[in-house]
Amino acid sequence: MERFNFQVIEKKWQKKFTQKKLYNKDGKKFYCLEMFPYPSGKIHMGHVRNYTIGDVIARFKFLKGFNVLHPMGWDAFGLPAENASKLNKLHPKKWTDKNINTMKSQLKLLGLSIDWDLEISTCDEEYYKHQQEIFIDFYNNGLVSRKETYVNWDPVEKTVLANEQVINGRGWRSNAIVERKKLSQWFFNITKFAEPLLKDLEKLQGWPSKVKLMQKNWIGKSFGCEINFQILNKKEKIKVFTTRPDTIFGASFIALSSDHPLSKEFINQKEFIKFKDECNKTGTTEEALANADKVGFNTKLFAEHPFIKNKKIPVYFANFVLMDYGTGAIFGCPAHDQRDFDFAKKYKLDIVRVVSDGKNSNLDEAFTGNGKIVNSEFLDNLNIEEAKEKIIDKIEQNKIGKRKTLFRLKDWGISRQRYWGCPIPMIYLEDGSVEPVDKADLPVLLPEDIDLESKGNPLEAHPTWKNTKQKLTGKPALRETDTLDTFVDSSWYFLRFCSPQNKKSPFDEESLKYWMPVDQYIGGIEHAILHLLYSRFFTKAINHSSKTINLTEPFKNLFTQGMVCHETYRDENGNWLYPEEIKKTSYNSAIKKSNEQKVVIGQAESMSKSKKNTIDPEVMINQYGADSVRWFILSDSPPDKDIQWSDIGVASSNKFLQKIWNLNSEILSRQEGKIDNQDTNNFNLEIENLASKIDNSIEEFKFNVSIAHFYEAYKVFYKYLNAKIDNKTLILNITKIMKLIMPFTPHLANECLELLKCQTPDKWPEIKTDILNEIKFAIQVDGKTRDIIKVKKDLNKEKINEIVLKNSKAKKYIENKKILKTIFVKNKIINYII
RNA sequence: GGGCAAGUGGCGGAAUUGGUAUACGCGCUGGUCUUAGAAACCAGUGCCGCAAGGCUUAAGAGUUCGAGUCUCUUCUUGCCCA
Repeated sequence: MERFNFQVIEKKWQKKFTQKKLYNKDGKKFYCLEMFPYPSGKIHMGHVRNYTIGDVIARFKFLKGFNVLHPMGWDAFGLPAENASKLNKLHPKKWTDKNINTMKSQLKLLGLSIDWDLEISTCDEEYYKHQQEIFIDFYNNGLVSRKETYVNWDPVEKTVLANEQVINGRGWRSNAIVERKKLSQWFFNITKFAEPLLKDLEKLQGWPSKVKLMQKNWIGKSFGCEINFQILNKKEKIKVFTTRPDTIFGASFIALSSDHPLSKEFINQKEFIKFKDECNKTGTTEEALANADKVGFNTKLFAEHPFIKNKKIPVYFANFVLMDYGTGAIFGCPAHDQRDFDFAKKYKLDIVRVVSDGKNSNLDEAFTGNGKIVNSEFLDNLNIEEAKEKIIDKIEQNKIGKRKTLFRLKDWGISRQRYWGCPIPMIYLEDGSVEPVDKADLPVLLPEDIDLESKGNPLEAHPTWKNTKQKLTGKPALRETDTLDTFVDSSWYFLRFCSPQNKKSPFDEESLKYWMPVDQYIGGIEHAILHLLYSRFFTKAINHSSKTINLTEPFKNLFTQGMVCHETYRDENGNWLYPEEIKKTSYNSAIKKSNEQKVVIGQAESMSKSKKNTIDPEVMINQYGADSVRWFILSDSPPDKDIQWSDIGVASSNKFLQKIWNLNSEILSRQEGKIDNQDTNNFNLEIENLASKIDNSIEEFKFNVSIAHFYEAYKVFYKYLNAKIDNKTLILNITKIMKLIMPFTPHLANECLELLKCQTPDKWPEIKTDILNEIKFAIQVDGKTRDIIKVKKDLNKEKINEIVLKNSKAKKYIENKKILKTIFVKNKIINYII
């Protein structure tokens, strides 16, 4: 018998896959999209998992008659290209193109059903010119603004760092201590959509609740009020924001951000400058602020308590108050906020408890739980919610403040001091005014000649690029030299896929109306917040500014797959080792190949280059074939959980697929023998039953369960191969199985179906559910299972009872006993209570 | 510190959603074949027990005729936020 020669057969079918698309013109549309990759060099196992899951869905839907859009592209702008370019003296464009070519051919090796005619790349001017157009539309609709804010500044690289590029307060590349620096930046006004972004989460029935919760927390809607505190002996008031106005009677200080307008009065004091510098070194993340030592600067000013006569409250600047949140000022209630508590301890301020749970009154830390209001005059004995309402009413009556809803969500800063990104299409005139580039002049192209060696912003440093003219007047102007955050690129690519060749506009409305929303979006949980939130914002913002797409949410269903993990290995000196550098001597011990030294095996962790616990998908595909790699990555864990890569696992996947191939060959060459109707019937039923389970489990994304059923189906075939069944029945059933297995192992399935002379390889088989006529039935006595019998389906209680009393192991437990009650569940159990 | 998940054999995991716990795979044990190994195939494999039988889904309680599944308490792990 010929073995399954995957090298030849996979290549044969991959050629056909590139021509064959998943369109069924008469079918209902289905847009299947996986998060597109960053072209970093080669694909990794995470991609293999992501795109295999997507391919199963796309092929499954196609076979079921849907008209499937399954595109792929490249998230091609980004800093790594610039870094690589410095290292290899290769232009970012060339480096990126090279990687795209490599990765595209690797994806093709996986046998994915992608329509490559739709391929897009975000660094292509054909793509980013439309992005510039969208930017200008947003600008004209009041969704873009220019603001001064604090950023993480790397003083060595002379550039802004994203929060995730700050590690332990230092720049991830330079290792320099990151500073807070005030810069003028472009922003998308995502906060204008805070409310719909929050509210529409309810519409997203097909999203994991975990992701929705994360977005909800990120948007962070909170209710509270503003209160004006009068400064003693001064005209000015301090406006504070609080979500806990109920604790106003516990207020013992006011804390201001060091950037608060009031700081102007202190800016000449050496002590204050020193303090402010300290604050600026703290970084801007909420976590950094929470963990930092609480320090303050005493203004020696006092404010009047709005409800307690003659009570003076000291005013401090404090490092844990941010100008970006609320009003940049808070009142401190140490008894009921941990940061305030720490601060009060340090500066020996009053700690007055105003919420009590009736238990001990000593406070070692802030009490943030529920309770009754105490020590608060007219608020006493109310619960927290009631007190909030009452005090806000009072504040509004007294005209010293007002009710306010606040969002944690901040506007999206999109300026990056980088070369390899989409140029921001804005110009600066000599009179200081700013305006968008005329749309007719788009795209604003990146210059090809660029010096990436110099520090700072490369476009800024370019000798001529930034010089331009105002179109209307011909007056000299300067281009914006910052480029867009690459998250912008990925915030609308799913719209572009609907009409990627449209040269005139970002998308044509007809295609968009047909294909959107994405029916199934698949990607990593790491994008739960930013990418998905930005994409939702873009959809709403485009809808708002063009009013033509009538779409409020981009992704109808979302699936987040788990990570691919692998053991880690280190030598005796603690250096990480690649899996191919070691040899396993048993399941939990290994030696280094080069010197036979002992290797320390660490826990399975998410594959990463830094820990060298990576497996190269291409090596695996070459060794075992794409179908085996696909099969393994789907078989070992549920797709939404982490999976541990195992070489043995992929080898045994390969063995099983070989068996399937052998089975197909055996059926094709089988000698016909006697026929028995009972055998034929039983065989048909068993396969049909499994087919229905496979169909269901694919629909539910339980691919590991589908695969278990394929193993069972194989056993069924083997059991009946030598039974009295005609070849026609076997061929009919193996054809059915091959169609079902197609989404998982498309090469093997197509080849076998060809050999089986199947006329309809692109059609999902008809599957009858609930066809078994014999079932297993449990007999319980006092809730304990005493026997399991095989019976005809749908027998009634009396019939079952008869069988039990006649011949079952449970008989002896109920004989001569008084049966108090019988519980009967059709086709499941009977329970005798004695 | 808060929120959300989750905890099932030696391992990855399944369980029609309150009705046969441990499907399926890996590993392991024995056998067939082989000079030997590998591969392939056959049989076995939760724990205790010779057996009858008993016990078992992190631990403990509760609801129920019946709980891996529901409720409460505790412990552990992971993720997110702080």
